[in-house]
Amino acid sequence: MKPEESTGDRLLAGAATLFRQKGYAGTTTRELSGLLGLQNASLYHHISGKEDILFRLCMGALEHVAEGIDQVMDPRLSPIDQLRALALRYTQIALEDRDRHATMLIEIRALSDARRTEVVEARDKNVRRVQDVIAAALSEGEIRQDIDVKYVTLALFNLLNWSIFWWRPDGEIEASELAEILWKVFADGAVTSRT
Amino acid sequence: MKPEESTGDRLLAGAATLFRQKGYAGTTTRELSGLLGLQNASLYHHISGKEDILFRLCMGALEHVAEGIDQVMDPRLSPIDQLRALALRYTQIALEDRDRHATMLIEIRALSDARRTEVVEARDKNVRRVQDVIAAALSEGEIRQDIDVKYVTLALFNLLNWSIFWWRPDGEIEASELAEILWKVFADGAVTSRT
DNA sequence: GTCTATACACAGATAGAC
DNA sequence: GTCTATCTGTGTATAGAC
Repeated sequence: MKPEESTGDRLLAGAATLFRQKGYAGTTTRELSGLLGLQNASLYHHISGKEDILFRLCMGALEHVAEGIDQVMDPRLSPIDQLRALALRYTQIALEDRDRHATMLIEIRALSDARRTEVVEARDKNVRRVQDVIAAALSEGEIRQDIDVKYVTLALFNLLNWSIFWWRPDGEIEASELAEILWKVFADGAVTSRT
Repeated sequence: MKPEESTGDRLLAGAATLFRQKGYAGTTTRELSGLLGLQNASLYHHISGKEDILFRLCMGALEHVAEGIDQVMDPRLSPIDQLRALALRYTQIALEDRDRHATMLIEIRALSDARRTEVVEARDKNVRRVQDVIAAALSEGEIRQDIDVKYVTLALFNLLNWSIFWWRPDGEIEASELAEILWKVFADGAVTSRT
């Protein structure tokens, strides 16, 4: 049922795979064109330059996350239940889109100032939406108050983001299972006795 | 009191900074020699090639961690207290040595097969020592038993490793403070009501 | 241990035909 | 939309003098 993928889409998907595996600077446009079965020059019909690919990948990954957040934000839920739904969905999106997502997280530094600023803003927008939900849950007494909201948020993203670098789609654990595990640790911790 | 740093040491420290900021492939040997006030060719008196720098940085970072683990492992402590000491020390070492540590975590992929294998083994050795302590704490009932030890360990490293990419030495929070926060979240979770 | 000079492979990108 | 051919800058690395 999947429609024929355009060359432009295959280009971005191929680039995401290569960029995650070998890094942006470590990937040559010739490797990319080779993967697509094209000549190097043919790439430039679809893109304006190598950096253009990276920029589109980053923005695409972040829009994908933003859509996921939209879908899962249910105002009928309590803040803490919203947060749980958000964390699970974010983990799953990040893992299933790991080529783009890992590239976005790591290779932002390779973008020009103007483009990097744009990507960072889009990323921070997503983070802020999560932080707002955490703040709402905190004001209802559902989140511990001895840690600044900012660091609660960062701890959550720590927990979720790093998984992208070791989780594999053909590994022993499904994305949804891992999402549940990470949420459990974030919510309740791993130690039984309170320390 | 710090002894005069040899050119070889300055080379490695400078490379770590550049590699973290711009990536391994994105850093040129000319930038490095420029930073040191040397000609490009002069580097090759100290190293056999660019990849040699990366390899030494990775191994150095991991040895540094291993020494930290040695220092903090006190057999008189209970497993859960050992784990706490371990987590705090690991966080602090990783943050204070973030140039080398971030490079090691991200740029392993750029090493040749043989060297990458060696680095991965050294890294896994450190991880295994932590996992062994978690397993010991678990068998004393101090760690929750509904998550496989393997994933408890990975969750801990998720939490600690990702901090390297946003924490800054001149920021608003000290490494030791952040270490405490992350341990709190790992140990007790961030949610007050049990979910 | 650092220098000058240079080799040479390969990168990203463009021109213009088909 | 893809091709062949090619430009030009820059990368890592070496040779050999000082």
